[in-house]
Amino acid sequence: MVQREGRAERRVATLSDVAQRAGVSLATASKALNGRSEVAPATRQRVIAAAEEISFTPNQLARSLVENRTRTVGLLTSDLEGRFVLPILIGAEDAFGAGRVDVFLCDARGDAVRERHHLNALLERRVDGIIVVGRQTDPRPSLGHELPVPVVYVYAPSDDPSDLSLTPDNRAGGRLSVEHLIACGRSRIAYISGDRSYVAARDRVEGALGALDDAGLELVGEVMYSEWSEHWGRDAAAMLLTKHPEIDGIVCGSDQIARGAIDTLRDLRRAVPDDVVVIGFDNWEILATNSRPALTTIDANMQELGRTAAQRIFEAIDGEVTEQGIHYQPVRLVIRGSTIERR
Amino acid sequence: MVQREGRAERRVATLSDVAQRAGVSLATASKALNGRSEVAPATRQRVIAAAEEISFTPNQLARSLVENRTRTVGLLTSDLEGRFVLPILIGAEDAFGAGRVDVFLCDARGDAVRERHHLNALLERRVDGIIVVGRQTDPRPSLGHELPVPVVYVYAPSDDPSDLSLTPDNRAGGRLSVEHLIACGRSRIAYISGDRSYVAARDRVEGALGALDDAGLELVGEVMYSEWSEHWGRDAAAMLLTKHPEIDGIVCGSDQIARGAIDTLRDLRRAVPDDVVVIGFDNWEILATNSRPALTTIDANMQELGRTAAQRIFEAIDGEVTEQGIHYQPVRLVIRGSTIERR
DNA sequence: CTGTTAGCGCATTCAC
DNA sequence: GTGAATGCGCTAACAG
Repeated sequence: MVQREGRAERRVATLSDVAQRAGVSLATASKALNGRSEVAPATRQRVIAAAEEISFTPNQLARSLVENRTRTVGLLTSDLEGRFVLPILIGAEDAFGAGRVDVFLCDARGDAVRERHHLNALLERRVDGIIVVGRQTDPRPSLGHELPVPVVYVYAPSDDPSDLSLTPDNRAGGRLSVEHLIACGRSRIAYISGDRSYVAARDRVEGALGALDDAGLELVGEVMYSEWSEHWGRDAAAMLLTKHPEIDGIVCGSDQIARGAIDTLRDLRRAVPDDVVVIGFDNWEILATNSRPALTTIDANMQELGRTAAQRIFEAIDGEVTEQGIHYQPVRLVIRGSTIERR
Repeated sequence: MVQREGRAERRVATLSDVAQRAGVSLATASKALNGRSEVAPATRQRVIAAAEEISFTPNQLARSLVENRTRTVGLLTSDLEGRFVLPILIGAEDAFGAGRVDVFLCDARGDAVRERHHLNALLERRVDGIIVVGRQTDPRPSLGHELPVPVVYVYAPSDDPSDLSLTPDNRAGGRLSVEHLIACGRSRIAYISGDRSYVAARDRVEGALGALDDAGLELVGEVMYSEWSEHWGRDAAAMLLTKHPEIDGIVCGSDQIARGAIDTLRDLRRAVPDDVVVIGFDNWEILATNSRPALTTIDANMQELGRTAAQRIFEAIDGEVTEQGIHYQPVRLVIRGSTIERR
């Protein structure tokens, strides 16, 4: 920073500088540095040395301009908290290869105007593809098909079936939860869900009820819907245990709810997992690992989602036929102390 | 995506296309679209219309190449969780103006090699500036002064005093905590800190002890150091109350610790805030708002930090004299139910 | 193997 | 007011 005073920037080295210094032509310098084969080893060495001496940093802008690709993708999100977007970003970076591809992260903050703005900015910067990340699994408006770059929707699927969307398989998650509780020897299972207006809430419930049905079991009481909060988890668990003291397992729609439920069980002196087992959803580490006992939960594999999204973007860039529709990605059971006694 | 099959991309409109369609020269089209004054109003209208008709999207790459600035900044982080980096990103976007400037987010994952990689990628993409975000307030290695762009370090300051660093004023935060407890009428105050190896832990303690001293009070017991976890908060609180049942206020080094402490107080049937008040640090919403009662805490104003960082980057770009050293930014007390009875 | 030439899309002189 | 020409830094034909 120090040397930038008064706009008197020292001009940054250019490929011509390298060529001149190595005593070759611009084209040769380019080939040498880009590892093209049509260059004599000795020449290449000279060029590389020259480049290093003046710490040449290739200008990707110029390169992108002529190659007509930027090795850059846009991540357009409305997930303020970053609970989903960050694992997805990491997965995408992984798939792209760190440093080879960079990611523009734009937060639309749930505002359609701002989203339009950012989308435009991304297009002006000629990103090679766009990953759209929502914060719920409810369908979101498509960006449309007029875009000159491939788009993949992650977590929140597009409402247009001809777009490609990747979203966690909440039904399978719900099913997995119940199957795990049954495997733990439970049969009097209740369900505390979140906000019924969320597709995620309903899907998870659906999966759970299906698994119960398959096992010839019935849910204890009704599915309890309200909000995605610890408070609701506490209140719901209290109501539940008053009305159905016989329950031995609680499936929760989220980790927050599960934490609340565990809290209440503790207050009521019901042992977890001996007396009642509890399972959450999301594997939100900060919540799941700090509860007493730690929370068994379902992980949506967001990082994997990001990786897959990146691959799909790549395929589309490379001109492969692009897939369509909503793809439900596998989720994963993470077992902790709330369903199995640790030793 | 649909129309991209087989690499047969419909060529995206260029400025020449616009010019041709409007029946003017390329130069005139450029001037018209960029709001330069040397253009007849009627001509400008025609050009703008033409641009819209073919949905012209200016190529920022080309523009950046000639203007020698990209309106892009890099955000280089090692904060996996995004607890700090996201508010900072939002603040920066705010200051830059959404869409005008875009942000490359790179996650080095605490790995120096990967950081070097990403740094290089950012420089090749000719970002106008770089914001480096660490995940602790301990000093981190400087990126050096050889960089052709301004750099601002946020949260984790640079170990080089001639760099510009912005970090929250943890001392002031510690002081604020104690002053608030005293204002709540407490005088038998204990301190549960986190990991002593963190500068943040020590700074917060220092501020707290200073405030106690100024008030003529003494800490009850010793400052308790261990780890930044809810478990430690629970354990420490239990020890504390056994040894010093008279305490009426607990200052915690983080919200996690505070939640643990509140948990224990609840188990021990000590009322919060009536009997004992508790204050945390970080204002980590998910933790602070879901505890019973909700947590009074210190907010480090990360968003504000991001905004300031962006401004400093701007100033440096515009050639203003760049500041140096570590700047401690004000923090903010957020009062909730753990120190004051809600009605 | 190496060098010359021609753009990539745009902003900017400087004539007209 | 407008347009022809120049160049930003680089890659990709081509010709030697």
